[in-house]
Amino acid sequence: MAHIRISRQALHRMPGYLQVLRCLHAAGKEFVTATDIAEVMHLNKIQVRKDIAAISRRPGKPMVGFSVAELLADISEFLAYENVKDAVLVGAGALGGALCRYSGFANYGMNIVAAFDANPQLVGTQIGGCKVYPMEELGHICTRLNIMVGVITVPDHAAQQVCDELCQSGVRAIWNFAPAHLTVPEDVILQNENLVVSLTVLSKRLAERLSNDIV
Amino acid sequence: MAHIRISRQALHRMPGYLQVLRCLHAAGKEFVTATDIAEVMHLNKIQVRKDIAAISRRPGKPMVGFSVAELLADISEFLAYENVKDAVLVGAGALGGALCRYSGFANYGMNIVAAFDANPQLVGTQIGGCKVYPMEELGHICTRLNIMVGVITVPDHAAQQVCDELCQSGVRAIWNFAPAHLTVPEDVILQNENLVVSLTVLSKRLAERLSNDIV
DNA sequence: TAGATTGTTAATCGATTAACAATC
DNA sequence: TAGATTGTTAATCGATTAACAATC
Repeated sequence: MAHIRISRQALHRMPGYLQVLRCLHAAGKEFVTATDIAEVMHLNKIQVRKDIAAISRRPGKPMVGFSVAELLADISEFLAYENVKDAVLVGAGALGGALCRYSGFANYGMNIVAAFDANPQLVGTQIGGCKVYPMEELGHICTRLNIMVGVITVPDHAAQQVCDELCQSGVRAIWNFAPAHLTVPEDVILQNENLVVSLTVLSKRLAERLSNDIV
Repeated sequence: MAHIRISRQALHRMPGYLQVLRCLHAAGKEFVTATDIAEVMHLNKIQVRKDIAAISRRPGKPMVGFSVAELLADISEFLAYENVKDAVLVGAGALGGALCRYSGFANYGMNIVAAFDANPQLVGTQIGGCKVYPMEELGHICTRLNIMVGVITVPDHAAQQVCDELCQSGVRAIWNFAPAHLTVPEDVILQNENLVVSLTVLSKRLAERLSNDIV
């Protein structure tokens, strides 16, 4: 399959396609058209067609569509979820705890194997499948387990320091939930997840809608 | 201020500007240039200049930049966080619980006032500032409190039904954390928050990076 | 066959980046 | 003054949508 290039936005749509295909597969559907998928996901059908064309290895059949099972396999292979990477999480608070408890990430290429926290009360406890370790052990555990991914769920004022420690411990990618603008070395991938951005968009759209109602 | 039109992507950057400006303000900085902000956020400086020009009410001064306090006020006003809306949350599991416990959303226009869950063991408990109610009370509580926003943190198979119930209860916007493609009436805003999308992007970027290492 | 559906090329749309005159 | 910075217009880039021949 080598290196297929798709747009950033197309990549963002892929997990959605996968989810729809899994539903159809579970429901016993054998074939699906781009139009069907577009309807379920509220997308433009030409866009779906083009996205699928970019990553599918076997062409669809006119009048029939795509084999659900084959398309499922093609997208899965493209997204390479099979190579599950072990990850550590720093900050075992409410959000961090929820992520530790959620086992579903393993289906998407990530497995949280240990948590760290500065709070001595949390150290030694078990959250979901993760034991909570003191911060001092971060470096040696990451090195020993050859950890590739670090998840940051600490308050924003502590985020950069935690980030630095993770990078020094050999982590190659960081999933950051703190609303802070982190700086990482060139060879480390930084993926920000900011709930506030999403909430802001919602809030703004709602405000516009409500002000239109009055008029 | 009326209706300023900015691009979808520019809106996504706004909470970041706000966060940086709050930091600078707390640090006692009086003025800031677009270039400064761009550096902290790892953005193009022309882009920052244009974004600011779109929403700021007072022009910046050449050679000086913008007043931190004034720019802060302009962005806050644009994002209209002041009109905090009460929200309910359905699904008081690990993620739902974390959202209930997080009080910071009030700074971003939303306040979760009640939680609902189908699990009788959770009903009656208190999570963060929220009491957990049985699903049967959803309609009458939403109506009574004139709730505008519903947060969905239930498993995906239950999401559409919960969504329907929220819409019937008069909610005008839905913040959906379930990895499902919901259908809402035309007059309801749907904002999806899908952690799996973010994780997929991270996983894909990391996989590419690692395969390059080998070569 | 007729017509829905595919894959692909061309046209449109939107967002980013570059260029530059105006300003302090 | 000289030069950094602003606001804005023009050029580039990328993504979406439209158009259409090929197919079953």
